[in-house]
Amino acid sequence: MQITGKFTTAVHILTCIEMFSSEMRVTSEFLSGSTGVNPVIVRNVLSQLKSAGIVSTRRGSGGAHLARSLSEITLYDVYKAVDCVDSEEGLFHFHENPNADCPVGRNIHRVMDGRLSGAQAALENELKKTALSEIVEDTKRIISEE
Amino acid sequence: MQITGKFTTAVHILTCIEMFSSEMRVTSEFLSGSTGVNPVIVRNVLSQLKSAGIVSTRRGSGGAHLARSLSEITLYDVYKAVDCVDSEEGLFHFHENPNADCPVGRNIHRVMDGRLSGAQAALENELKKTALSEIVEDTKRIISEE
DNA sequence: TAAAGTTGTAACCACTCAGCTTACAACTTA
DNA sequence: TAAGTTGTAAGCTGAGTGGTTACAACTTTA
Repeated sequence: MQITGKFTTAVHILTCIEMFSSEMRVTSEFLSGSTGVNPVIVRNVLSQLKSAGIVSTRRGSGGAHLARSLSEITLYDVYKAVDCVDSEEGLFHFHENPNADCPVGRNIHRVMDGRLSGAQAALENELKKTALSEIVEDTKRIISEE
Repeated sequence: MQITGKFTTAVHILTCIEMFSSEMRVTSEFLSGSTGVNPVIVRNVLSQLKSAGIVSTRRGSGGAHLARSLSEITLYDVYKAVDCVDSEEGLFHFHENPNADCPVGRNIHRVMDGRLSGAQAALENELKKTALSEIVEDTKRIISEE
């Protein structure tokens, strides 16, 4: 089980937009080249980021731009934007047919629920701690040291 | 994306073993009845729990028993036992072909890695906080209040 | 106005994985 | 020996992920 690659791809894309969009047109084709991901997938990710108000894109003219500063975008915002985890279902899967005639079967779901939601929240809170501006800074530092 | 139902099923199973194994033989057939999960799946889960030293089972005689006290088993132990997340790969999927000719492409993986591992660790640490004995206590309390 | 380049999106395909099911050997107990 | 149980292999189905082709909608430039 893994969280969809669209998430790390989205972070990669946003980093590229920040680094390159002032100098050149950052198209889905260009982003495909950097990420190694199919351009249609890139466009789908961009579309989700656009719906979340993170980037802006335009038909025809092309080139993605940030809709707000990377310091105002956290890893969690990206995680939510690309729908890593279904909000209805949650991170942990419960089997749907426990036996209501069994005292354990009809109650265990409820007992586990709070704790598993807490674990999911711990994951998500950790993602909230990192702004994408930090990712870009780290990336720039590593590049300058190469 | 969801963490496999085998995890919540395993917790369900262990709760049943604790509650019923003193009075009756808790077979895969019985556990299938309570969880609603196919008996072969139950046996597979039991087999993984056995490998992790959490339960003991025997051919022929049948009936699963706890190999150690539930107060010594956390949700994390179960999560590891049923292999929810591949230890090699980690929780977050990275696309495998970033472009090494792009300064972002060849470094972004490394930049994200520490933070994403941290988020995964936050999830897992939260699971370590709950012993299965607490799950059983809560379940018993709810049953007594029904 | 026409041509070229780009995004948005639908449709289909391939691959993987989870869970279900059947089947049967190995084992224990009565 | 017979009945019941676990361990496990093999094959199936359905869902989900990502890749690909295709094309309409749109913008810009010649």
